[in-house]
Amino acid sequence: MDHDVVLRALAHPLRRKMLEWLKEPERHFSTQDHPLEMGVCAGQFERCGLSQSSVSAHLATLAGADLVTTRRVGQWVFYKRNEDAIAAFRSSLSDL
Amino acid sequence: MDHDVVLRALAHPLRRKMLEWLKEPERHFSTQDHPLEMGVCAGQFERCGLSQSSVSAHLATLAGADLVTTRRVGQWVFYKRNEDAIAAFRSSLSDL
DNA sequence: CTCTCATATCGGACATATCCGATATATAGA
DNA sequence: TCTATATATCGGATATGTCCGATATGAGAG
Repeated sequence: MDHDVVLRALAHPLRRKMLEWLKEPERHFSTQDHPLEMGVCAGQFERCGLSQSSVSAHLATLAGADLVTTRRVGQWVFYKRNEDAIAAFRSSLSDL
Repeated sequence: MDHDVVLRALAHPLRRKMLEWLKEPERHFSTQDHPLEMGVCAGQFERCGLSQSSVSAHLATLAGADLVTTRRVGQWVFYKRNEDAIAAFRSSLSDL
């Protein structure tokens, strides 16, 4: 777990929002026509108003920090929070 | 407490190092000729190899995020960890 | 007031981050 | 194959971050 990468990933309000949305997919992504158990597909995040390419880059940053996991199913890529990594990061902040 | 400001402040390895050093002043700043109870004076941080102006800017970033407190005594400015703010930030990460 | 020392701020160079539209890649289906 | 859809990557514009040396500010000593 690379502290620097994680903290830089969190140092952007939208990326934190994305993580927050992923805590309650049924609340924030009810419009998705795939079952939410698979995760939330990338396109769903374009609601934030940014372009598709920007959204993709933000998701890549979160994935690069291991804060989310990705799973490709067909033409879609589904994102889920990586609760283990998030918990590990949180506990690593004990010695901040 | 502004999450964004705090996370951006932490998103630099040197600033995290500075906070870490301040956890054990007697261990890392034994060369200081002022009593460490007052805090660690800014000049002590130039050991990191950066210029005086860069060090000052990093300390200002930490202070701006309320992660450290400052206290001017004479010509010196002493820095201490703001344990309350740090704890508040840590606990706020519960809902990350 | 002047000199000195500690710290802060300024201006500019350079690196990184953020955003977009355009294009590439991957997969599915006709 | 050819086409359509979802996502990723590229190239470029602009913003922010980081660093430095130079200069300004603040405070004590003479």
